[in-house]
Amino acid sequence: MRATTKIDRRIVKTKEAINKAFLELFSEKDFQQLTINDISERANVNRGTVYLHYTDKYDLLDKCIEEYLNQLIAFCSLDENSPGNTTLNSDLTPIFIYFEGNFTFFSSLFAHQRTFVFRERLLAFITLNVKKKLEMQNLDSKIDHELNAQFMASAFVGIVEWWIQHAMPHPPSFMADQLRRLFEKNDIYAD
Amino acid sequence: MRATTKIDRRIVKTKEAINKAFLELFSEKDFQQLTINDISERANVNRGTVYLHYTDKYDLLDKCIEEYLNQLIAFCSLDENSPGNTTLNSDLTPIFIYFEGNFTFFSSLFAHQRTFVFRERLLAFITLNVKKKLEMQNLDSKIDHELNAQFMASAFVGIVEWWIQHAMPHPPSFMADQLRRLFEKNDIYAD
DNA sequence: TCAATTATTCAACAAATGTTGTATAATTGG
DNA sequence: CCAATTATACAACATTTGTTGAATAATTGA
Repeated sequence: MRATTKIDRRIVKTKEAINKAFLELFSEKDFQQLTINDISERANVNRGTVYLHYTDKYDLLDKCIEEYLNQLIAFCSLDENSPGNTTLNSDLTPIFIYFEGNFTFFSSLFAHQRTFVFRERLLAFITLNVKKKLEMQNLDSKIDHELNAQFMASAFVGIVEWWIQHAMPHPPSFMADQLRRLFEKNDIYAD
Repeated sequence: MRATTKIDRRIVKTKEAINKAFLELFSEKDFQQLTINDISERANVNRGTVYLHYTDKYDLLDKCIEEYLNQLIAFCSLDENSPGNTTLNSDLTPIFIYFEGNFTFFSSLFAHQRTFVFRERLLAFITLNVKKKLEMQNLDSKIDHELNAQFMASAFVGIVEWWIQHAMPHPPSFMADQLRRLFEKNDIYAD
């Protein structure tokens, strides 16, 4: 039982070309004045072909972000053998290592103010994991579970954003350690 | 000594007209397919005039957000007599009341994924206030001051965003109380 | 291998964008 | 009030955008 029917090689080739061209241009010039024409020329495809796969350049960027974050989640998850499982590893260092390894893209991203998709996606992932921890501990608190999870996850994502926007002033290990301390203050322990 | 030289009445009139037209259209139809032409027509100004004041519709939206948040900060700050001071009132209820009062705009905002400016502006304001509190208490912590402030402020803004995005499921007083509890857990007390 | 499918190209299109130069009108400062 | 300034209107422009239809090429499945 194949999960997906074989994808036409032409599509794969074209998408890869467009993606590559876009990522190049994205780090080269301002996103604002980056036209579909630029991208199609660099990718050596017809301009119309780009519109065939993406609605506009924003859609293109969003799909790139999606892909990067899927990579991140795969990179930082336990249980490599059960791919559906997205449980965050208790050591948070890999998260920061991943962003460090893709610095060029992510720092460009923040320069271009197109961070909504990035936040939403990362936030959803972290929120899920924080909720799991909260439910496991199930402490009797006067603070709403949902709110608490949202609070901690937002804080987490905020720290990551701050770190990227400030050109990663601390090493990943330091960041992971600080985050662990902050989580422990809120009764969320690594294991 | 006047702080600003008198602003040409034509500019004020035009900007007000554009702003009003934009805000109307913003809640009526999708931002994506909202053209400068639509706006200029509704505002009864020449299309070129819009470009005279704003670079594009994104800039126009950003400036609206700025204005709303300036209002918020004025609304929620102590020391009305010293206008430069932007110290957050210890009771956080007004913040949620303000957003509740401008529900239409802010919920449209999140529907259009143009939240970068909103976050940045609100985050800066909250971070400033959290830092003040941290410095005042000056507790001996193994957690970096800057990181700690960023952590708490992001969490704060995240809660506000969550509340708006989820159509404000709790009353402002409840939200303010929950936030106070969460801050107290992190040794940040109202007064 | 071959027929069916479909991705891509190309050209042409209307619409929107952003800019520029000139004319006109309103406002301001003296 | 008047002269200087400047905001706006208007028209024209090149560019970008997003779409469409027909022709062509590549891929697939049998």
